[in-house]
Amino acid sequence: MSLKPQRPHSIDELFARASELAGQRFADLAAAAQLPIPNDLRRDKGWVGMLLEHYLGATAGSKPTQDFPELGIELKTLPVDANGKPLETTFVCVAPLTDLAGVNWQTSNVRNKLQCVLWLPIDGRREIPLADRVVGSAFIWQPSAAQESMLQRDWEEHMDRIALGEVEHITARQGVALQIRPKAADGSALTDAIGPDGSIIQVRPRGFYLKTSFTEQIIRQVFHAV
DNA sequence: TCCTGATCATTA
DNA sequence: TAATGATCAGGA
Repeated sequence: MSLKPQRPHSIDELFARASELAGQRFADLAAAAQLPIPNDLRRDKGWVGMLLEHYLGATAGSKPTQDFPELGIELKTLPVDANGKPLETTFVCVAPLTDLAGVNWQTSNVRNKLQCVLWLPIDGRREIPLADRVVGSAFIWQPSAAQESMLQRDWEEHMDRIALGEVEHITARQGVALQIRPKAADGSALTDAIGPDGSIIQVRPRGFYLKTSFTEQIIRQVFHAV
């Protein structure tokens, strides 16, 4: 384990480094990084993701790009239960609500981020103290043709509604693999969106999320069991 | 019990 | 405000 992580220069190097994390306790990783470990994640929801990003040398910051642009790879932690089933949906990116002219699936942020993902399953069981939870086995995934068309269908359906000014009628129930839900600091956060009559309205910002049923299929496909 | 809608921390 | 990292928690 490197105490002073550097940016990986190849996918192999990144994958090897991620694989070394398997079985390691969050307490040990936090100690080596000299980071305080919270009692739970209620006030530190992104703590595990940030910790592992640190170890793998991902670029800090809030740019809407892949975590490793030069490798074309996005890093995602995936909290799972004792059976390896995902416990949470997976945030992908913010959903554009205005200026949709020329926006299409091929150039979308969703497709870009999901083209190649380094998944890092993590123990997400709340009944286990955070310090005692461990990292799982990393794997690299690229959507199959079937998975991508599923994502594309969902994405186009969501974007059609947004373009038609129906953003406020979008529910998390819509979409087979990809859903849209609020994504904000709190209820006071507002952003521009297209209204029913085509004018600009203020709404809660939205994000694209992968449903747990979809990430569960990915896990099954890789580990051949659940 | 599960899942949707709400929320938390941080940086720029 | 908007982007990143996500999980919480109560109602269906």
